[in-house]
Amino acid sequence: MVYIGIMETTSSTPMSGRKAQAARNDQVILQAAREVFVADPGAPISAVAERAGVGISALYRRYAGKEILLRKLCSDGLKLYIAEAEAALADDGDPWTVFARFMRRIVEADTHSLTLSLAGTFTPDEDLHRESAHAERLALEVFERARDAGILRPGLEVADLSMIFEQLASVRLGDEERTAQMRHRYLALVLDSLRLTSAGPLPGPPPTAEEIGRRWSTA
Amino acid sequence: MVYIGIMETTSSTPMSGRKAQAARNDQVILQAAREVFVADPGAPISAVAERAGVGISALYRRYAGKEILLRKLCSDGLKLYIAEAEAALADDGDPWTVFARFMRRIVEADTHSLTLSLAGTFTPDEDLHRESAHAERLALEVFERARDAGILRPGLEVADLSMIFEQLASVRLGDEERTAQMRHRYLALVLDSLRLTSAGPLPGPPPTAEEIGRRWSTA
DNA sequence: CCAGAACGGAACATTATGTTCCATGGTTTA
DNA sequence: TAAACCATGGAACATAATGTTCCGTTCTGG
Repeated sequence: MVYIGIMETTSSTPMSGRKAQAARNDQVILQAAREVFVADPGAPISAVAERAGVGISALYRRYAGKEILLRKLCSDGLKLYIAEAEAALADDGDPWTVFARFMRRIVEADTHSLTLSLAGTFTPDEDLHRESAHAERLALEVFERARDAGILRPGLEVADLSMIFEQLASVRLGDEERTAQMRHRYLALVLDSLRLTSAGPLPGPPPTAEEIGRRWSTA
Repeated sequence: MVYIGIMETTSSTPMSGRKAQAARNDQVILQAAREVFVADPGAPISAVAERAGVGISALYRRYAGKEILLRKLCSDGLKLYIAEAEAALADDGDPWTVFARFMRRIVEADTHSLTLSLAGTFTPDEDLHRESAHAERLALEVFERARDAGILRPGLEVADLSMIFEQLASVRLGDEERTAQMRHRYLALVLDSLRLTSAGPLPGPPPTAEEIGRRWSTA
């Protein structure tokens, strides 16, 4: 293919200029990477470039290697998770509404698709560990607030939420929109169950934070 | 490693004889294959041989190639599913008990780990299609019997069961036993929700058989 | 004791994929 | 306008992974 500068006509940011294009590529590449790796965690890096409509070198100029890119994606996911948790904590409306919305937002953000499928495929960063710990802390707060409000089924633990998010992330049917639809369907199902304050406790010991975290050690 | 005949001392089947050992290997290999591919659908065939404690040629003597082996595993899974469905249909005890047990058995049999993770990685057989259709038919009967008994939440469809099985199959934590424990935990959660006969309908159109089946077309 | 079945595992062929490299051609500044 | 600069595209390369074949070895049955 011949090298052709992309002539943008739409623009909130200045349309041309090499820097503008580069900045746009920053976004395009990350978006493509997310889509590609969510669909197939083992996808080759060239697939990301194709999806983004750029050459491979555009990728390597930004990220020194595949692992760096994966770390970046995970980090972004955690940041998103943290933001949603903080939003939930800042909201002092009806406890159940706040809790349910938090769950819905996380499912929509699809943070756990990467988290789950990428676990063990690369060595976590120091920053990643910090962010992960932070996310855990906030999630615990969100959970405890709901529990203390007495709106949750007895026996539930924070770690259960992680497992539920991962299960919902495993739902993948057709295009992105259809997938989102299906996930909402099963989230609704689970939420009704989480709400059963008079139900008996769940069988088996809940997952521990250690069990959940261990999967990140490079196999 | 030097070739050393395995001297079995325990035996329900005659302990020695090349044929006896071969028959035993038939089982060992299938078992190993199931374990390996459930843990990692993309695992190399050599990993199966190692796990089984046999050489590669023992594998190739039985299955002409990887795909044949995968087909065999899927077929076995479907047979298991069919057997459980038939057992449920033959049981005319309390409808909810029968239904819940069916769900539990399928989760325990872990049929959907393979089904899910292998979808699209090989071209389905003619026999596979037949068995799959049969399984679907029986599952529908099991489902309808439960629904007609009025014990299911309104709006549910058979296809929802498949999706739920797949979600539960995505739960994987530590060793096999711990994983089974966790799956029971979340199955219990979901079952409570499926039982909510007075709950509102679930959001979004349910998955169609076509949507679920399409994932088998070799990508 | 021999023919043949079953096996172990090295060797091979092929593919997949991460990474490097360089010519190309916009962009910008002097 | 001209030259330096820099992001880019994509071919080329190195390598690792893995499905499959092949051959010498070992054991059983007759």
